Amino acid sequence: MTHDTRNPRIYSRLQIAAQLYRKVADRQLVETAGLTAPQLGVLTRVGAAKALNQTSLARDLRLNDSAITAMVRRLIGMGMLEKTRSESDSRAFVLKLTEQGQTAIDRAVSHPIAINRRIEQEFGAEALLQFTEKLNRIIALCDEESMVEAEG
Amino acid sequence: MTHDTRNPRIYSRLQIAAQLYRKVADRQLVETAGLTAPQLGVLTRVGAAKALNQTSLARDLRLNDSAITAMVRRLIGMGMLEKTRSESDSRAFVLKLTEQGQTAIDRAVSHPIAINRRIEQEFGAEALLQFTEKLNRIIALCDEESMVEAEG
DNA sequence: GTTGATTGTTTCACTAGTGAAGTATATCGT
DNA sequence: ACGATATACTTCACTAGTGAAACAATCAAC
Repeated sequence: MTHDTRNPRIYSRLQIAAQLYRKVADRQLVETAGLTAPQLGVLTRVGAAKALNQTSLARDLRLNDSAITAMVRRLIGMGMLEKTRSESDSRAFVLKLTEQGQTAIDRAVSHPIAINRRIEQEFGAEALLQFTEKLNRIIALCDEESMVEAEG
Repeated sequence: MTHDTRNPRIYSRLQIAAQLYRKVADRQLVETAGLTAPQLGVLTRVGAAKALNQTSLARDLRLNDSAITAMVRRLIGMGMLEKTRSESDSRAFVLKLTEQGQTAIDRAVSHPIAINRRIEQEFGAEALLQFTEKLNRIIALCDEESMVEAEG
């Protein structure tokens, strides 16, 4: 019976964990800050940078340019973000938080989400570190694998 | 500087790892079996069960019913799956693989994907087990958290 | 044996991502 | 100064998921 349950296990567990975590985090974040987790991710990066364009944001978050286009459109629609042409490069935009965007971040920061606290607690600092280390290894392996495909 | 980088780390690393892993797995699977990873997941479950309806499939895969509706529609469109009314319960459908669906699975099984082999190798059996254990813990914590929300 | 709840499925409107193709602006090399 | 190339961004068509609302068939209770 060693035949079937090889790697599907890790792949599918990873997908399920990621999806579920996001679902719960979304619900709790929407409650406290009026934002989903990916949206908060974007706003946080924008808030942390002095002047950010969409391409850098995409690289930061390891997303597609077109994912950013859509995300930014939504966040602007929600009144959380502003977008003005860059003065130094008129292809690019400069992203900035609106006041509403800033207060949403503030709410999220001052109101840490239950699921995060819970995972922190249960894992403990060391295990958490070890775990993210392994996630990073997976990310690195996927990157290598992409390289191989692209070239070889 | 200990303030900001608390849990975002684990959350976002998990999302990135899951997304990337899926992207690479999809590319390799499409190459060898003409299927994406989620599609193979569905076919595999259907193939393993004697008679499966969509609701059970949804529970198996921990997905929404409506996600299954869409998945099944796509797979039927691809000629991989068949759907007939259950004789015992005329609300339900019975899902079955077509020949094409079976051969797609066979190709996937006989052609293990590079990214999976790679992760297996790098991690080793023990670390792999430990890692999926932690994923399971996260899943369990998210489930508990959902319960709390629903009731409390 | 109706009546009411539960179950199986679908539809709809949404978020979030990919990839390919297109447009506009910048930047280089000569 | 020009043409080729690269960069910033958008659009489109797609997969994959959520959640809420609907509908039909089944099941329990009375």
